[in-house]
Amino acid sequence: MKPRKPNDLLFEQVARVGKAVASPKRLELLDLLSQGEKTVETLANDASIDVKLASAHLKVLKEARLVEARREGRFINYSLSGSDVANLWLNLRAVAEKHLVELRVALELMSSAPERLTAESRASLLEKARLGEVIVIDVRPEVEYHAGHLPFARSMPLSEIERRLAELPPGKEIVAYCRGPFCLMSDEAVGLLRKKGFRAQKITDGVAEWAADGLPIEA
Amino acid sequence: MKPRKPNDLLFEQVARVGKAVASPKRLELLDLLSQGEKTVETLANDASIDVKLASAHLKVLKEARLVEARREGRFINYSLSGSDVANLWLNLRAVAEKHLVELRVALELMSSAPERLTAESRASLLEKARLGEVIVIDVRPEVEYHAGHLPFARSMPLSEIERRLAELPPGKEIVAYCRGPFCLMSDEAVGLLRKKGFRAQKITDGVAEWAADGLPIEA
DNA sequence: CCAACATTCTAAAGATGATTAGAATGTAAC
DNA sequence: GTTACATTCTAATCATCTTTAGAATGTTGG
Repeated sequence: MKPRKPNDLLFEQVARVGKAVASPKRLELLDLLSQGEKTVETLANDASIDVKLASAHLKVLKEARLVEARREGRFINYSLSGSDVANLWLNLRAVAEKHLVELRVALELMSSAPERLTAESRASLLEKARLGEVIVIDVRPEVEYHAGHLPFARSMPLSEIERRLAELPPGKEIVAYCRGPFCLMSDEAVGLLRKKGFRAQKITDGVAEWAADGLPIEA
Repeated sequence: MKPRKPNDLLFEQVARVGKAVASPKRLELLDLLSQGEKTVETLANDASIDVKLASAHLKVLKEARLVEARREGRFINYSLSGSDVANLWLNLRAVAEKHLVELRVALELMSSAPERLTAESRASLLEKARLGEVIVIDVRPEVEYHAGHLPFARSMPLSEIERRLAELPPGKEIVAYCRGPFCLMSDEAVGLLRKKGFRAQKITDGVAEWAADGLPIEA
């Protein structure tokens, strides 16, 4: 029952990576891990799954060498094995988005602001942020902000926005971002800010999309 | 039993693509299809599997929208849905090769000439081929050559080399290529040519690797 | 050393995937 | 229309993956 063709072995090895990305839960874990390293419990909470199940999926990802485990006291921190893994996730997502109508439809239904940034608009946003013409806020949990964030962005986690509205200059355009196009936190933030009378917008980029475009990430 | 988290839907759609690339046989089919469109029978032969099984795998790939079927008389021709699909395959392979030692070991055991081309050496090979300093031969079946080949390459299918040795200038360096790093035809060609007294070398690039680097493909 | 806790391992259930053989479909050539 | 042929569909079997619960592991802080 061993493979007969000599190069069967090779395809089997690549299929290890393929199998690792064949589960929606594991893709969600990869998406979360591209925000920075996280413990099993954090990952389980963020993905709304049982810790045991998260652990099992992480084991599969670890066996495919897509993630690495690092013990820190009682906790184990998982992280992506490299930026190429984050890019593989982006690549997979891009292919799915290009060819699967269902995904595009679901994305449009889900997000209030479906506009994506092109390379130029990324650069121009960066420039406007640098000049202070817009306020860029990172609405992810603060740990993720500290693991890496867009240049000139300030941390304003979704759960704290209502308490911290005073920090935002009233007239200025506010641009919110979160974990990427599959994350809804920036939509919620924009909805909340607009209700409070701010001019707010979202971008679908997260740090992974930003970095994959060659733009800088601050830590 | 419906998905509770709103973005579960999104990850599930991307996982459709993930599942499609989770099988070694399907990866081999994608590799073959990145050489150009092929019929089910050709694919089955090239991958050394039963036609019915090839058809079943192609169905999965088609449902994930990675390949397209085009009827032509009694035959059905399958092709990749786009160059992004070929690039996804290259991306997956690159991630596997970077992180899985087993794959690197298997590749080294398998190939006599494990050297890969960097961007510069690709350009310099192109230049040498243009100047006629080296003879580049495409040892794949002729149909694949006609579907697209490296610039300045001439078709010399592995099965015909022995009969057509007279076409090759004796003193000159010969560079053979085939379907890519997982294909052994260029290794065989080099072994054969050297035995006949030629100076022969292989490159691991195929047309997909060449094109992904932004270099031109002739058809 | 003991208790608390994060994580993994084991075992078992159901769900899904791979593979094969035989029947069915649809097109082309006569 | 009938025949030949490439491909797909159906059904059945076996293997693998997913998920859950309970037991086990390993580390920290007393």
